[in-house]
Amino acid sequence: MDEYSAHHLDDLFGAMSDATRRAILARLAQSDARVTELASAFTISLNSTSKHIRVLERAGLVTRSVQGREHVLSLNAGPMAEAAGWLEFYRQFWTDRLAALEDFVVKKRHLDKHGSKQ
Amino acid sequence: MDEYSAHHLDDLFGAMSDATRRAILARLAQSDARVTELASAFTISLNSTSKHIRVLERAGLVTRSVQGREHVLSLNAGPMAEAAGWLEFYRQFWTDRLAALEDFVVKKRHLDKHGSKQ
DNA sequence: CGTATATTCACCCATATGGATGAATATAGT
DNA sequence: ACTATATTCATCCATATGGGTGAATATACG
Repeated sequence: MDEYSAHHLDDLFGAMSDATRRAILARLAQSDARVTELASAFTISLNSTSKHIRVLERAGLVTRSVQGREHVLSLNAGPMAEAAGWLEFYRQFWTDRLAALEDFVVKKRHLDKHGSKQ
Repeated sequence: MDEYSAHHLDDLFGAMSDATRRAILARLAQSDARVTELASAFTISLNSTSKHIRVLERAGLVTRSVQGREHVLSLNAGPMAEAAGWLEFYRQFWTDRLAALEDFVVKKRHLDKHGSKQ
């Protein structure tokens, strides 16, 4: 079952468990950006942004290219494939559940039409 | 972009960011289990297990059915669909990256065959 | 009714997190 | 050299986390 490094998945899911960091990832999906650009976009301090970026780097989701005094951040979605792969195992469970729900709805509609009144 | 509740995704990704909790989910994918059964399977105390379960419940990944003095836990993978959906947006980025890597490998192989020595 | 079992509650502890501020470092521009 | 800009480092604070232990609660069993 655990073909992925547990520690890596810890960092990966942990990095994605914060709304600010998910917003940073969404922003970087549009284009690379500097730390200041990210900070101004999310109304949190520059230092907080810097910390979030470090968390994202540790998870491997963001890479940094230092160009002079500017640090350019890039999205690196690669590791997300591991998270998606881990989730994939469970897809059968939620699709089964949806299928069961659909059955229920169909059956209920049938009863509403042809079943006993109230 | 954020069609999912940010708070929900926080809890969801947060719940999946711990190896013990992922192991609990994997165990519950096989069959329902009681708290004690889960605790004995993972060599952590009953109370730690109880806490992990609460985290999983808060994320909606586990449901509890109290039967007498026993609490039977069940996997509820439904919310994972949201996490998977969130990740889906980024699939293009990691597949693009894999495609780029493949291009590079092919190009390199070509150079190794026909390019200048050294 | 008394006792064993299943689980949670109330704490305690060490560490991590998210946020802030002020100082330090590094680079660009003049 | 001086100054402005970009970013991190060092702290501090409140809160959360993961782990533990011992007591409390609830239910089953004899």
